[in-house]
Amino acid sequence: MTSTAPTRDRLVATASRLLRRQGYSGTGVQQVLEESCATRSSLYHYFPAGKDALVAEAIESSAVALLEGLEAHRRETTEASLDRWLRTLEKGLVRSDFADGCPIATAALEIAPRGLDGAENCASALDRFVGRIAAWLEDDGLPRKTARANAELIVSAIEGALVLAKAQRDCGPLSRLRRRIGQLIELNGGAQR
Amino acid sequence: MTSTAPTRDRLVATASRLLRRQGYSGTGVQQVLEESCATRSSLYHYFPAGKDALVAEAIESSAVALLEGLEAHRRETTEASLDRWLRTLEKGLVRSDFADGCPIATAALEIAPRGLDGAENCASALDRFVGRIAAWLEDDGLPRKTARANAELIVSAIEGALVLAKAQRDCGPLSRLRRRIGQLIELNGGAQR
DNA sequence: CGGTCGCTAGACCGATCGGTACAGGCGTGC
DNA sequence: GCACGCCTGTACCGATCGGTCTAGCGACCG
Repeated sequence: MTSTAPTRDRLVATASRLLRRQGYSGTGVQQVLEESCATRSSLYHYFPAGKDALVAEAIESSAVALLEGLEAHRRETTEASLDRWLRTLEKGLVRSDFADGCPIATAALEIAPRGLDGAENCASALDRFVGRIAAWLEDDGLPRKTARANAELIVSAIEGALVLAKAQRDCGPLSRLRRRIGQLIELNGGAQR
Repeated sequence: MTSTAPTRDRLVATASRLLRRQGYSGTGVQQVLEESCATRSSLYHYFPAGKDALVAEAIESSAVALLEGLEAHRRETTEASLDRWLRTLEKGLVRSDFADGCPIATAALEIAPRGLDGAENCASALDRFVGRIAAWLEDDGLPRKTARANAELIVSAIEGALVLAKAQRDCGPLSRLRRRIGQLIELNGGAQR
Protein backbone atom coordinates (compact mmCIF):
# COMPACT_ATOMS: atom_id res chain seq x y z
CA MET A 1 0.00 0.00 0.00
CA THR A 2 2.71 2.43 -0.94
CA SER A 3 0.70 3.51 -3.91
CA THR A 4 0.25 7.14 -4.76
CA ALA A 5 -3.50 6.98 -4.24
CA PRO A 6 -5.05 9.49 -1.89
CA THR A 7 -4.50 8.72 1.77
CA ARG A 8 -8.14 8.00 2.46
CA ASP A 9 -8.30 5.42 -0.32
CA ARG A 10 -5.09 3.79 0.81
CA LEU A 11 -6.50 3.43 4.31
CA VAL A 12 -9.68 1.81 3.07
CA ALA A 13 -7.84 -0.49 0.67
CA THR A 14 -5.36 -1.60 3.31
CA ALA A 15 -8.10 -2.17 5.85
CA SER A 16 -10.03 -4.27 3.35
CA ARG A 17 -7.03 -6.41 2.62
CA LEU A 18 -6.17 -6.94 6.26
CA LEU A 19 -9.75 -7.60 7.33
CA ARG A 20 -9.99 -10.32 4.77
CA ARG A 21 -6.97 -12.09 6.17
CA GLN A 22 -7.06 -11.32 9.86
CA GLY A 23 -10.63 -10.43 10.70
CA TYR A 24 -11.78 -7.53 12.80
CA SER A 25 -10.04 -7.97 16.14
CA GLY A 26 -6.97 -9.33 14.47
CA THR A 27 -6.47 -6.15 12.50
CA GLY A 28 -4.99 -3.34 14.55
CA VAL A 29 -5.20 0.32 13.67
CA GLN A 30 -1.44 0.52 13.92
CA GLN A 31 -0.92 -2.10 11.25
CA VAL A 32 -3.37 -0.42 8.90
CA LEU A 33 -1.48 2.84 9.33
CA GLU A 34 1.92 1.31 8.70
CA GLU A 35 0.86 -0.62 5.62
CA SER A 36 -0.87 2.36 4.12
CA CYS A 37 1.95 4.75 4.99
CA ALA A 38 -0.41 7.04 6.82
CA THR A 39 -0.44 8.58 10.25
CA ARG A 40 -2.93 8.31 13.05
CA SER A 41 -4.07 11.86 12.59
CA SER A 42 -4.97 11.19 8.98
CA LEU A 43 -7.09 8.23 9.93
CA TYR A 44 -9.00 10.13 12.60
CA HIS A 45 -9.33 13.06 10.26
CA TYR A 46 -11.12 11.01 7.61
CA PHE A 47 -12.83 8.71 10.10
CA PRO A 48 -13.62 10.67 13.27
CA ALA A 49 -15.61 7.70 14.53
CA GLY A 50 -12.41 5.66 14.48
CA LYS A 51 -11.71 2.06 13.64
CA ASP A 52 -15.30 0.94 13.33
CA ALA A 53 -16.10 3.58 10.74
CA LEU A 54 -13.02 2.64 8.72
CA VAL A 55 -13.95 -1.02 8.97
CA ALA A 56 -17.49 -0.34 7.84
CA GLU A 57 -16.26 1.41 4.75
CA ALA A 58 -13.63 -1.22 4.11
CA ILE A 59 -16.31 -3.90 4.19
CA GLU A 60 -18.40 -1.96 1.73
CA SER A 61 -15.38 -1.48 -0.48
CA SER A 62 -14.72 -5.21 -0.41
CA ALA A 63 -18.33 -5.86 -1.30
CA VAL A 64 -18.13 -3.61 -4.34
CA ALA A 65 -14.89 -5.24 -5.43
CA LEU A 66 -16.43 -8.67 -4.98
CA LEU A 67 -19.40 -7.81 -7.19
CA GLU A 68 -17.20 -6.18 -9.79
CA GLY A 69 -14.94 -9.22 -9.87
CA LEU A 70 -17.98 -11.40 -10.27
CA GLU A 71 -19.35 -9.34 -13.12
CA ALA A 72 -15.99 -9.31 -14.83
CA HIS A 73 -16.22 -13.06 -15.23
CA ARG A 74 -19.65 -12.98 -16.79
CA ARG A 75 -20.15 -15.42 -19.66
CA GLU A 76 -23.04 -16.78 -21.68
CA THR A 77 -24.47 -18.92 -18.93
CA THR A 78 -24.39 -18.74 -15.16
CA GLU A 79 -22.56 -22.02 -15.05
CA ALA A 80 -19.79 -20.82 -17.33
CA SER A 81 -19.56 -17.55 -15.42
CA LEU A 82 -19.29 -19.19 -12.03
CA ASP A 83 -16.83 -21.74 -13.34
CA ARG A 84 -14.56 -18.98 -14.50
CA TRP A 85 -14.96 -16.92 -11.37
CA LEU A 86 -14.36 -19.87 -9.05
CA ARG A 87 -11.16 -20.66 -10.89
CA THR A 88 -9.94 -17.14 -10.20
CA LEU A 89 -10.95 -17.53 -6.57
CA GLU A 90 -8.95 -20.74 -6.32
CA LYS A 91 -5.89 -19.12 -7.84
CA GLY A 92 -6.11 -16.25 -5.38
CA LEU A 93 -6.46 -18.65 -2.51
CA VAL A 94 -3.35 -20.57 -3.49
CA ARG A 95 -1.37 -17.48 -4.36
CA SER A 96 -2.08 -16.02 -0.93
CA ASP A 97 -1.15 -19.32 0.72
CA PHE A 98 -4.77 -19.79 1.78
CA ALA A 99 -5.08 -16.44 3.49
CA ASP A 100 -7.47 -14.72 1.11
CA GLY A 101 -10.84 -16.37 1.32
CA CYS A 102 -14.09 -14.51 1.13
CA PRO A 103 -13.38 -10.81 1.66
CA ILE A 104 -16.50 -10.54 3.78
CA ALA A 105 -16.94 -13.75 5.73
CA THR A 106 -13.99 -13.62 8.10
CA ALA A 107 -14.85 -10.16 9.31
CA ALA A 108 -18.60 -10.74 9.15
CA LEU A 109 -18.51 -13.62 11.61
CA GLU A 110 -16.90 -11.32 14.15
CA ILE A 111 -18.67 -8.09 13.35
CA ALA A 112 -22.26 -9.23 12.98
CA PRO A 113 -22.79 -10.63 16.48
CA ARG A 114 -21.27 -7.55 18.08
CA GLY A 115 -23.59 -5.26 16.18
CA LEU A 116 -20.75 -3.02 15.03
CA ASP A 117 -21.09 -0.39 12.35
CA GLY A 118 -20.03 -2.73 9.58
CA ALA A 119 -22.66 -5.36 10.38
CA GLU A 120 -25.21 -3.82 8.06
CA ASN A 121 -22.67 -3.73 5.25
CA CYS A 122 -21.80 -7.39 5.73
CA ALA A 123 -25.42 -8.42 5.47
CA SER A 124 -25.98 -6.19 2.48
CA ALA A 125 -22.85 -7.43 0.74
CA LEU A 126 -23.88 -11.06 0.95
CA ASP A 127 -27.40 -10.18 -0.08
CA ARG A 128 -26.18 -8.37 -3.18
CA PHE A 129 -23.91 -11.32 -3.91
CA VAL A 130 -26.90 -13.64 -3.87
CA GLY A 131 -28.97 -11.16 -5.82
CA ARG A 132 -26.42 -10.89 -8.59
CA ILE A 133 -26.26 -14.61 -9.12
CA ALA A 134 -30.04 -14.84 -8.91
CA ALA A 135 -30.23 -12.30 -11.72
CA TRP A 136 -27.88 -14.43 -13.79
CA LEU A 137 -30.06 -17.46 -13.19
CA GLU A 138 -33.09 -15.50 -14.27
CA ASP A 139 -31.22 -14.64 -17.45
CA ASP A 140 -30.82 -18.38 -17.91
CA GLY A 141 -34.58 -18.67 -17.83
CA LEU A 142 -35.20 -19.78 -14.27
CA PRO A 143 -38.31 -18.39 -12.59
CA ARG A 144 -37.59 -15.67 -10.06
CA LYS A 145 -38.19 -17.65 -6.90
CA THR A 146 -36.21 -20.63 -8.09
CA ALA A 147 -33.39 -18.38 -9.18
CA ARG A 148 -33.22 -16.71 -5.80
CA ALA A 149 -33.39 -19.99 -3.90
CA ASN A 150 -30.69 -21.61 -6.00
CA ALA A 151 -28.50 -18.53 -5.85
CA GLU A 152 -28.64 -18.55 -2.08
CA LEU A 153 -27.73 -22.22 -2.02
CA ILE A 154 -24.85 -21.60 -4.39
CA VAL A 155 -23.49 -18.72 -2.36
CA SER A 156 -23.79 -20.79 0.81
CA ALA A 157 -21.89 -23.62 -0.82
CA ILE A 158 -19.17 -21.26 -2.03
CA GLU A 159 -18.78 -19.57 1.34
CA GLY A 160 -18.65 -22.91 3.08
CA ALA A 161 -16.21 -24.37 0.59
CA LEU A 162 -13.97 -21.37 1.23
CA VAL A 163 -14.07 -22.09 4.94
CA LEU A 164 -13.11 -25.71 4.35
CA ALA A 165 -10.43 -24.80 1.85
CA LYS A 166 -8.80 -22.25 4.14
CA ALA A 167 -8.95 -24.50 7.17
CA GLN A 168 -7.53 -27.49 5.35
CA ARG A 169 -5.13 -25.50 3.23
CA ASP A 170 -6.44 -27.30 0.19
CA CYS A 171 -8.35 -26.01 -2.78
CA GLY A 172 -10.10 -29.34 -3.13
CA PRO A 173 -13.41 -28.39 -1.54
CA LEU A 174 -13.62 -25.34 -3.76
CA SER A 175 -12.63 -26.98 -7.03
CA ARG A 176 -14.86 -29.99 -6.41
CA LEU A 177 -17.72 -27.58 -5.79
CA ARG A 178 -16.87 -25.82 -9.03
CA ARG A 179 -17.14 -29.04 -10.98
CA ARG A 180 -20.59 -29.62 -9.53
CA ILE A 181 -21.91 -26.09 -9.68
CA GLY A 182 -24.04 -27.04 -12.67
CA GLN A 183 -25.94 -29.50 -10.54
CA LEU A 184 -26.77 -26.83 -8.03
CA ILE A 185 -27.98 -24.49 -10.75
CA GLU A 186 -30.33 -27.03 -12.18
CA LEU A 187 -31.94 -28.02 -8.90
CA ASN A 188 -35.67 -27.72 -8.62
CA GLY A 189 -35.90 -24.48 -6.70
CA GLY A 190 -38.53 -24.51 -4.06
CA ALA A 191 -39.96 -27.98 -4.10
CA GLN A 192 -39.71 -30.51 -1.30
CA ARG A 193 -37.75 -32.89 -3.54
CA MET B 1 -18.72 -21.04 33.85
CA THR B 2 -19.14 -21.04 37.59
CA SER B 3 -19.59 -24.79 37.52
CA THR B 4 -17.79 -27.02 39.96
CA ALA B 5 -15.90 -28.78 37.19
CA PRO B 6 -12.14 -28.96 37.50
CA THR B 7 -10.38 -25.73 36.67
CA ARG B 8 -8.73 -27.09 33.58
CA ASP B 9 -12.06 -28.21 32.14
CA ARG B 10 -13.69 -24.90 32.93
CA LEU B 11 -10.92 -23.08 31.09
CA VAL B 12 -11.31 -25.23 28.01
CA ALA B 13 -15.11 -25.00 28.04
CA THR B 14 -15.08 -21.23 28.45
CA ALA B 15 -12.49 -20.81 25.74
CA SER B 16 -14.57 -22.94 23.38
CA ARG B 17 -17.65 -20.88 24.02
CA LEU B 18 -15.88 -17.57 23.57
CA LEU B 19 -13.96 -18.67 20.49
CA ARG B 20 -17.19 -19.63 18.83
CA ARG B 21 -18.62 -16.17 19.36
CA GLN B 22 -15.63 -13.89 19.17
CA GLY B 23 -12.97 -15.70 17.26
CA TYR B 24 -9.32 -15.99 18.17
CA SER B 25 -8.09 -12.42 18.44
CA GLY B 26 -11.40 -11.29 19.85
CA THR B 27 -11.07 -13.59 22.81
CA GLY B 28 -8.68 -12.33 25.44
CA VAL B 29 -7.03 -14.45 28.08
CA GLN B 30 -8.41 -12.12 30.72
CA GLN B 31 -11.99 -12.75 29.67
CA VAL B 32 -11.49 -16.49 29.65
CA LEU B 33 -10.12 -16.31 33.17
CA GLU B 34 -12.95 -14.18 34.48
CA GLU B 35 -15.68 -16.28 32.94
CA SER B 36 -14.19 -19.50 34.17
CA CYS B 37 -13.45 -18.13 37.62
CA ALA B 38 -9.81 -19.06 37.35
CA THR B 39 -6.57 -17.21 37.82
CA ARG B 40 -3.73 -16.58 35.43
CA SER B 41 -1.43 -18.91 37.28
CA SER B 42 -3.87 -21.77 36.83
CA LEU B 43 -4.05 -21.23 33.12
CA TYR B 44 -0.27 -21.14 32.67
CA HIS B 45 0.04 -24.11 34.95
CA TYR B 46 -2.18 -26.29 32.77
CA PHE B 47 -1.10 -24.65 29.52
CA PRO B 48 2.54 -23.58 29.81
CA ALA B 49 2.51 -22.74 26.13
CA GLY B 50 -0.13 -20.12 26.84
CA LYS B 51 -3.15 -18.95 24.91
CA ASP B 52 -2.43 -20.87 21.74
CA ALA B 53 -2.27 -24.18 23.55
CA LEU B 54 -5.53 -23.46 25.32
CA VAL B 55 -7.12 -22.45 22.04
CA ALA B 56 -5.91 -25.60 20.33
CA GLU B 57 -7.50 -27.75 22.99
CA ALA B 58 -10.66 -25.65 22.99
CA ILE B 59 -11.01 -26.18 19.25
CA GLU B 60 -10.58 -29.90 19.66
CA SER B 61 -13.14 -29.87 22.45
CA SER B 62 -15.58 -28.03 20.19
CA ALA B 63 -14.98 -30.54 17.47
CA VAL B 64 -15.77 -33.44 19.74
CA ALA B 65 -18.91 -31.71 20.97
CA LEU B 66 -19.95 -31.00 17.39
CA LEU B 67 -19.61 -34.65 16.39
CA GLU B 68 -21.38 -35.83 19.51
CA GLY B 69 -24.24 -33.44 18.88
CA LEU B 70 -24.44 -34.67 15.34
CA GLU B 71 -24.51 -38.28 16.39
CA ALA B 72 -27.15 -37.56 18.99
CA HIS B 73 -29.53 -36.56 16.21
CA ARG B 74 -29.00 -39.73 14.24
CA ARG B 75 -32.17 -41.14 12.67
CA GLU B 76 -33.04 -43.77 10.12
CA THR B 77 -31.81 -41.86 7.12
CA THR B 78 -29.20 -39.18 6.62
CA GLU B 79 -31.87 -36.78 5.49
CA ALA B 80 -33.93 -37.24 8.62
CA SER B 81 -30.82 -36.97 10.78
CA LEU B 82 -29.61 -33.76 9.18
CA ASP B 83 -33.09 -32.29 9.24
CA ARG B 84 -33.27 -32.83 12.96
CA TRP B 85 -29.77 -31.60 13.62
CA LEU B 86 -30.21 -28.49 11.50
CA ARG B 87 -33.35 -27.63 13.43
CA THR B 88 -31.34 -27.74 16.63
CA LEU B 89 -28.69 -25.59 15.03
CA GLU B 90 -31.29 -23.01 14.04
CA LYS B 91 -32.71 -22.91 17.53
CA GLY B 92 -29.28 -22.36 19.01
CA LEU B 93 -28.59 -19.61 16.54
CA VAL B 94 -31.77 -17.76 17.45
CA ARG B 95 -31.41 -18.38 21.16
CA SER B 96 -27.92 -16.89 21.09
CA ASP B 97 -29.15 -13.92 19.07
CA PHE B 98 -27.11 -15.12 16.09
CA ALA B 99 -23.85 -15.34 17.97
CA ASP B 100 -23.37 -19.11 18.04
CA GLY B 101 -22.73 -20.31 14.53
CA CYS B 102 -20.31 -23.06 13.70
CA PRO B 103 -18.08 -23.66 16.73
CA ILE B 104 -15.10 -24.07 14.44
CA ALA B 105 -15.48 -21.73 11.50
CA THR B 106 -15.12 -18.34 13.17
CA ALA B 107 -11.88 -19.29 14.83
CA ALA B 108 -10.67 -21.40 11.92
CA LEU B 109 -10.73 -18.49 9.46
CA GLU B 110 -8.38 -16.60 11.76
CA ILE B 111 -6.23 -19.43 13.01
CA ALA B 112 -5.57 -21.38 9.83
CA PRO B 113 -3.79 -18.65 7.84
CA ARG B 114 -1.56 -17.80 10.79
CA GLY B 115 -0.48 -21.37 11.19
CA LEU B 116 -1.18 -21.36 14.92
CA ASP B 117 -1.30 -24.48 17.06
CA GLY B 118 -5.02 -24.92 16.59
CA ALA B 119 -4.86 -24.92 12.79
CA GLU B 120 -4.38 -28.65 12.60
CA ASN B 121 -7.36 -29.21 14.87
CA CYS B 122 -9.58 -26.99 12.77
CA ALA B 123 -8.76 -28.90 9.62
CA SER B 124 -9.20 -32.21 11.38
CA ALA B 125 -12.50 -31.13 12.92
CA LEU B 126 -14.04 -30.24 9.58
CA ASP B 127 -12.64 -33.38 8.03
CA ARG B 128 -14.22 -35.56 10.70
CA PHE B 129 -17.45 -33.63 10.23
CA VAL B 130 -17.48 -34.50 6.55
CA GLY B 131 -16.39 -38.03 7.29
CA ARG B 132 -19.23 -38.62 9.70
CA ILE B 133 -21.87 -37.51 7.22
CA ALA B 134 -20.17 -39.48 4.48
CA ALA B 135 -20.49 -42.56 6.67
CA TRP B 136 -24.18 -41.86 7.10
CA LEU B 137 -24.59 -41.60 3.35
CA GLU B 138 -22.81 -44.89 2.90
CA ASP B 139 -25.27 -46.38 5.35
CA ASP B 140 -27.97 -45.09 3.03
CA GLY B 141 -26.41 -47.11 0.26
CA LEU B 142 -24.38 -44.53 -1.61
CA PRO B 143 -21.04 -45.66 -2.98
CA ARG B 144 -18.07 -44.45 -1.00
CA LYS B 145 -16.84 -41.79 -3.40
CA THR B 146 -20.27 -40.35 -3.99
CA ALA B 147 -20.93 -40.33 -0.28
CA ARG B 148 -17.74 -38.43 0.43
CA ALA B 149 -18.32 -35.94 -2.36
CA ASN B 150 -21.90 -35.24 -1.33
CA ALA B 151 -20.97 -35.02 2.32
CA GLU B 152 -18.37 -32.39 1.54
CA LEU B 153 -20.89 -30.43 -0.48
CA ILE B 154 -23.41 -30.66 2.34
CA VAL B 155 -20.96 -29.49 4.96
CA SER B 156 -19.91 -26.63 2.71
CA ALA B 157 -23.51 -25.61 2.27
CA ILE B 158 -24.16 -25.77 6.01
CA GLU B 159 -21.06 -23.76 6.88
CA GLY B 160 -21.92 -21.18 4.25
CA ALA B 161 -25.54 -20.97 5.31
CA LEU B 162 -24.33 -20.33 8.86
CA VAL B 163 -22.21 -17.46 7.60
CA LEU B 164 -25.16 -15.95 5.76
CA ALA B 165 -27.51 -16.50 8.68
CA LYS B 166 -25.19 -14.87 11.19
CA ALA B 167 -24.40 -11.94 8.94
CA GLN B 168 -28.03 -11.28 8.07
CA ARG B 169 -29.34 -12.15 11.52
CA ASP B 170 -31.88 -14.42 9.89
CA CYS B 171 -32.27 -18.15 10.06
CA GLY B 172 -33.70 -18.18 6.54
CA PRO B 173 -30.59 -19.34 4.70
CA LEU B 174 -30.19 -22.20 7.14
CA SER B 175 -33.79 -23.34 7.21
CA ARG B 176 -34.16 -23.08 3.44
CA LEU B 177 -31.06 -25.23 3.11
CA ARG B 178 -32.57 -27.70 5.54
CA ARG B 179 -35.67 -28.06 3.39
CA ARG B 180 -33.49 -28.83 0.39
CA ILE B 181 -30.93 -31.05 2.04
CA GLY B 182 -32.56 -34.07 0.46
CA GLN B 183 -31.74 -32.73 -2.96
CA LEU B 184 -28.08 -32.44 -2.06
CA ILE B 185 -28.02 -35.97 -0.72
CA GLU B 186 -29.43 -37.42 -3.89
CA LEU B 187 -27.07 -35.65 -6.26
CA ASN B 188 -25.04 -37.76 -8.60
CA GLY B 189 -21.75 -37.71 -6.77
CA GLY B 190 -18.78 -37.40 -9.02
CA ALA B 191 -20.19 -36.92 -12.51
CA GLN B 192 -19.89 -33.80 -14.61
CA ARG B 193 -23.66 -33.36 -14.59
C1' DC C 1 0.45 39.98 2.17
C1' DG C 2 -2.62 37.86 5.91
C1' DG C 3 -5.93 34.41 6.75
C1' DT C 4 -8.17 30.24 6.29
C1' DC C 5 -8.71 25.45 5.57
C1' DG C 6 -7.47 20.58 4.48
C1' DC C 7 -4.33 17.59 5.99
C1' DT C 8 -0.35 15.63 8.60
C1' DA C 9 3.44 14.93 12.07
C1' DG C 10 4.19 13.14 16.45
C1' DA C 11 3.77 13.00 21.28
C1' DC C 12 0.77 11.26 24.60
C1' DC C 13 -3.34 8.93 27.16
C1' DG C 14 -5.42 5.03 29.97
C1' DA C 15 -6.68 0.39 29.14
C1' DT C 16 -5.74 -4.04 27.82
C1' DC C 17 -2.86 -7.49 25.57
C1' DG C 18 -0.23 -12.17 26.53
C1' DG C 19 3.15 -13.74 29.67
C1' DT C 20 6.26 -14.17 33.98
C1' DA C 21 7.80 -14.41 38.93
C1' DC C 22 7.24 -15.73 43.38
C1' DA C 23 5.05 -16.77 47.54
C1' DG C 24 1.66 -19.38 49.77
C1' DG C 25 -2.27 -22.69 50.43
C1' DC C 26 -3.38 -27.43 50.88
C1' DG C 27 -3.54 -32.31 50.75
C1' DT C 28 -0.75 -36.49 50.89
C1' DG C 29 3.18 -39.13 51.80
C1' DC C 30 6.37 -40.54 55.28
C1' DG D 1 5.68 -33.55 62.83
C1' DC D 2 7.61 -32.36 58.28
C1' DA D 3 8.60 -32.18 53.57
C1' DC D 4 7.12 -32.52 48.96
C1' DG D 5 3.81 -32.35 45.36
C1' DC D 6 0.15 -29.80 42.90
C1' DC D 7 -2.36 -25.87 42.39
C1' DT D 8 -3.60 -20.95 43.16
C1' DG D 9 -3.36 -15.79 44.55
C1' DT D 10 -1.29 -11.58 43.38
C1' DA D 11 1.69 -8.42 41.71
C1' DC D 12 4.15 -7.17 37.89
C1' DC D 13 6.34 -6.91 33.03
C1' DG D 14 6.87 -4.69 28.29
C1' DA D 15 4.11 -4.29 24.26
C1' DT D 16 0.20 -3.03 21.98
C1' DC D 17 -4.63 -1.65 21.90
C1' DG D 18 -7.87 2.36 20.13
C1' DG D 19 -8.17 7.20 20.70
C1' DT D 20 -6.97 12.33 21.76
C1' DC D 21 -4.15 16.25 21.74
C1' DT D 22 -1.59 20.35 19.90
C1' DA D 23 1.37 22.16 16.58
C1' DG D 24 2.24 22.84 12.40
C1' DC D 25 2.69 22.22 7.08
C1' DG D 26 1.42 23.94 2.51
C1' DA D 27 -1.97 25.32 -0.95
C1' DC D 28 -5.46 28.37 -2.15
C1' DC D 29 -8.06 32.83 -1.81
C1' DG D 30 -8.97 37.46 -0.89
